[in-house]
Amino acid sequence: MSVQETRQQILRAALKLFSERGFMGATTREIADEAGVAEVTLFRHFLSKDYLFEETLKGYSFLPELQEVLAKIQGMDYEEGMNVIALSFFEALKKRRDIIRIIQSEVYRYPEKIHLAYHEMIDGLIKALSGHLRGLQKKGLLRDFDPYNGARAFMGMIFSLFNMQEILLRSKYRKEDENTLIAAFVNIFIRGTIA
Amino acid sequence: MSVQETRQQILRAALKLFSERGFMGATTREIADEAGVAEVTLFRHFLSKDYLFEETLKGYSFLPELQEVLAKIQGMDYEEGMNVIALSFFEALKKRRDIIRIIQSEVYRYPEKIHLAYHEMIDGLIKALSGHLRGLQKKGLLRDFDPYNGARAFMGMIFSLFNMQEILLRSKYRKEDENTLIAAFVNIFIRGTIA
DNA sequence: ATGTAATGTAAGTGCTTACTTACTATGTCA
DNA sequence: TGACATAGTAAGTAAGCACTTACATTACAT
Repeated sequence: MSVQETRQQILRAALKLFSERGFMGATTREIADEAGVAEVTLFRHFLSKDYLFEETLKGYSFLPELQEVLAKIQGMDYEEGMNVIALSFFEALKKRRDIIRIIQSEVYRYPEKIHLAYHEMIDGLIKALSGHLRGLQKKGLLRDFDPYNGARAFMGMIFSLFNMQEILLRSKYRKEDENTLIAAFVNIFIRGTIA
Repeated sequence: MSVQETRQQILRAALKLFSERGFMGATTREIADEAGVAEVTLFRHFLSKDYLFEETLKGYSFLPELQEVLAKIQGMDYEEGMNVIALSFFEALKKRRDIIRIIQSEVYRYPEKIHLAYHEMIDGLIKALSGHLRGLQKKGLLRDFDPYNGARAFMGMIFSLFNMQEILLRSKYRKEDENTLIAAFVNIFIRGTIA
């Protein structure tokens, strides 16, 4: 196993355990075990538990999915496009569940670093969605409203669903409910913003 | 200071420190100091730190505000009523910021207890708002949609705003923005659901 | 005034845990 | 083969922290 692989193993284990037990609740011993390395190896790769935590926060932007989705919705009508965006956003959130859980749980620990990680994830999305809505407005498809506020409303509905299902109540729900809810959200938003 | 007062002091201090530093980050020593009592007094009132935590979670339902608001919006038109509901909900969330922060941070600790506290806060609200929307539907004021989904959409937008501003980025925003956003959310929702 | 319930002071116990040190083992490349 | 980088084993250190114990103090009710 190369140095980089070992490092990644440790980061993966840290992500998992920090998310399951919180920063203080996860011991360096457990993280090392989970990663399949000796505890001392962890400390050879990362100066301290704090430093390991900071490294764990890096590199979770939504950019890959974002670009993919923006391409995909070209040529779709408004409702269809927003549906795709909603579902992709929801899936992207799920994929990053562990890191989001950590962000929400440990805000008080390193406010700046956490804020950074948060903005890194979200800002681009809001901007992109606002831009998309603004474009549709210019085409006369949407009524007059602030696209930034619209984007916040749209993402807020979906984020709350994610937060309730995946962060607070892991598992106590059915997939069908989830899709029904998202469809309903999109429907309300469409009707609320169409020209 | 009576026994009950001392107990309340400790609970208040615990709420504050658990929310600021997390369950494990807050020491019983600090909580006692914050409450202005000796550490041993804390343990005379609460068997253990765990037990203190559980007690801290109790009694934060939204019922008082809920009843107040339901009375207040009688006779208002749809948009006006929803505006009042949105603002009240947002204020109610802010008022419970500490406990909500704890709930979000410590879900993994006592899933059942946390879920209980969560449902105690939210379920009544969803039910009440659904009921309100259903009533308006029956009067023919709103189009046909599932009021439960509508309630989730509405509360989701506002909760996300709260979550972003008060939990993640405490303070880095202006009150005007907040009101503008809420008004925009309500507006989109109104137009998306009206007959 | 005195007994009782609540609190404080002070010291300590035992466990956990981040992090270290010293030495050994293994694999890779010259 | 041997030098070097990387990882493992094992033992330990020092600090923090929940919780306890023993005893002194205060306040209030009868």
